[in-house]
Amino acid sequence: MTIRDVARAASVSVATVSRVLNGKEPVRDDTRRRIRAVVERLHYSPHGAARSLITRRTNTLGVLLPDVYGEFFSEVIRGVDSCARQHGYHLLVSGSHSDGTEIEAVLRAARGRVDGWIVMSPELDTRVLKRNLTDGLPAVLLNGVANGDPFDSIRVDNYGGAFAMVSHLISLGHRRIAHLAGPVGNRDASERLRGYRDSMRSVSNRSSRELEMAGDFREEAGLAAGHRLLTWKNRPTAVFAANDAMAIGLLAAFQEGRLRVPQDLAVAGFDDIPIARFATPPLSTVRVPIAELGAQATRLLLGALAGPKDRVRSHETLPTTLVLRASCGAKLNPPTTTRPKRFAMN
Amino acid sequence: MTIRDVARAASVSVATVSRVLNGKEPVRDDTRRRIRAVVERLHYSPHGAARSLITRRTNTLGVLLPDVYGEFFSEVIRGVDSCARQHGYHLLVSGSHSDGTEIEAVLRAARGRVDGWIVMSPELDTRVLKRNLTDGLPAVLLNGVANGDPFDSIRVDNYGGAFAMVSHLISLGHRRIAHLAGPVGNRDASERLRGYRDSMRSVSNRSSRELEMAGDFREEAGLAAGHRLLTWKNRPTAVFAANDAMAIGLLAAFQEGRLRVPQDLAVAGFDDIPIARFATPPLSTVRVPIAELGAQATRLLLGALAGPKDRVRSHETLPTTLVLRASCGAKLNPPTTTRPKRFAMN
DNA sequence: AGGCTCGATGTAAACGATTACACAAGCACT
DNA sequence: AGTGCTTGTGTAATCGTTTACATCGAGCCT
Repeated sequence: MTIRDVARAASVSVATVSRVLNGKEPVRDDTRRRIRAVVERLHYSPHGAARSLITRRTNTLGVLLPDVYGEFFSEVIRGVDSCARQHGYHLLVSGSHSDGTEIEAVLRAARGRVDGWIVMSPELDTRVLKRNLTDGLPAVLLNGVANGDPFDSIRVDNYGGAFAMVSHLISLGHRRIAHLAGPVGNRDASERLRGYRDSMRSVSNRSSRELEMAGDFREEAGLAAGHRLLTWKNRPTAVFAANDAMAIGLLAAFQEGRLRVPQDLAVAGFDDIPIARFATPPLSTVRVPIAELGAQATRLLLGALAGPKDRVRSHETLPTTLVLRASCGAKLNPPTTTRPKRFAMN
Repeated sequence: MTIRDVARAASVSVATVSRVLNGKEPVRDDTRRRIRAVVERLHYSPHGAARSLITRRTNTLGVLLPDVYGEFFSEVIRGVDSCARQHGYHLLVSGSHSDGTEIEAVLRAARGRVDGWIVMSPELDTRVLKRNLTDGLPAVLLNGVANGDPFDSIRVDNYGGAFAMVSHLISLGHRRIAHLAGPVGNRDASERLRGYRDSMRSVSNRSSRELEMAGDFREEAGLAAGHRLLTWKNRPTAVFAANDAMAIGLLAAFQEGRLRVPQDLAVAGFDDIPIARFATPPLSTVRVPIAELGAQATRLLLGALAGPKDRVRSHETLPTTLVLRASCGAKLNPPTTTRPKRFAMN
């Protein structure tokens, strides 16, 4: 079932069929209708690979994730997916990579299969990325690259959000505030850590290092950290986790340990994943527009595909919003949005 | 940068380069090494579309989801992704469809882009599916099709799991057990409902219909149902939600309403999404091997791709496991696995 | 030596679309 | 009538691979 079969059935040439399929002028109205009818009758649909080969476009975007785990990533994919489909693009998704070599393999194997990449890999070196981007494919980086790099990028105001949350805890009277950090080497995590430190420093000269705990963004890390916290002699009055998954792990540990949240210990997270408001108690957190992050990255990439090759790279930073629920013990104020210093939205 | 460039640089013909690239005999060892070196030096990687066009294989599997929302779907994708990559396949993911027409469009637009489909669309009519599967592409259905259909399928023992959970609640002494149902028309949901009803009937002749509440698998539905429950004059002593997301919504509502779980009201869910064990209190639920479900579907599809076209369809049903945590108030027993009557694993 | 087989390599025809270019017919204008 | 322009359609080259088939030595057997 090829375009040739359609042409024969409609008694025209393949060129005319192709023109109709792609909505191109000039074709007489009745010819157009006749061909449309045949296409419908034969259930014909053009062969993607053949089309890509000649047009050098695949209408597919590649999405590279460190792992597909937890609500954060599914939200990102959701944002990317809906925006991509709106513009007639497919999605080639690749997650759960064991190591860097595998990522390289995936990037290269996709030559002739994608028009561009959305890359979310906080640990990925940009040189590795550039080296494996065949044919100068455009790429948009999600959270994790410096401005000097030759890629569009979009990120979240991690620093501002963390700073605002810790400052809020301080304004509630907390002074011993622990931080459950994300994985070392992860840029989001280190920015959040920086926000925590700066906010702590603003109220006391003493180093807060002994209040920092190691984590890895997973619930288990929160649970483990919570258990450790229960044994501390001089317990903090609040814990700020670098993401919601770990905060939820903390809540589970404190529940086990019969510690009341927020009365005995306040808890706050980061991301505002959909489940956060259903935690017990509902989790105070820093809202990241996760799906919007994915959608915006997609828009950026589509722009890069449409525009000239040498246009300037854009680096956007999305604002975060403080979301106060019961877990931090605040009176429930209207949410306040923090904006990064240099912020440009479209 | 084509195979021709490589051939020229290595002073051989394109045929030989192709043979080396695909590991085919016969090629002399030194020629092979020489070509490998050139490929490496030029950073060459074959063009996917060109390759697909001639080989009629894309090395890509399509994944069709009703929506990419929540942990359930991200887990499914995780299972599919890891299994697919292990076998050298890419993934074309498509979720969040507004209506049936859009699904049809996606299926047809993917001609020449995928070798087969993994379809998870409990509402999708199989005739629609068959009509849009061009070139007789194989498809594996996840949860949602009768055995007569001309597709491989894999599902979960929804009925057995629900029956076991409700029976367990009954064994704990509960008699008024409410059920928060999933969306009408969803096959998983209706099987779970059936399990609930049959188990209830086993202990009393009275209809349990007045204890059934409408839901849609989302957290919000659980929250709303929980609020409604708080106002009932003759409150049930336990609630069995058709999935974990809604159960978590219930927990949030009861927390707000100062109802203690499980003392005042026991709660149980279905799925055992990763976050379930971190709920407060940890959620008793029916474990579904979600990632395994995706992986198994992938294996089935890969088998269909390898085997002859007319082989018999396989219909697998994965067992579920009762997972007892604090939310249902049981003594924490070792988990017991329920198997469907006719169960064939591999 | 001649004929055979076998292993290594090259040549060229696919695959199924798009599109530059050629062509034909119709029309207006000189 | 001849010229030029517009409109609709067809022919054939092209994209970058794979692979059937042809070719060409070298080694072996008789």
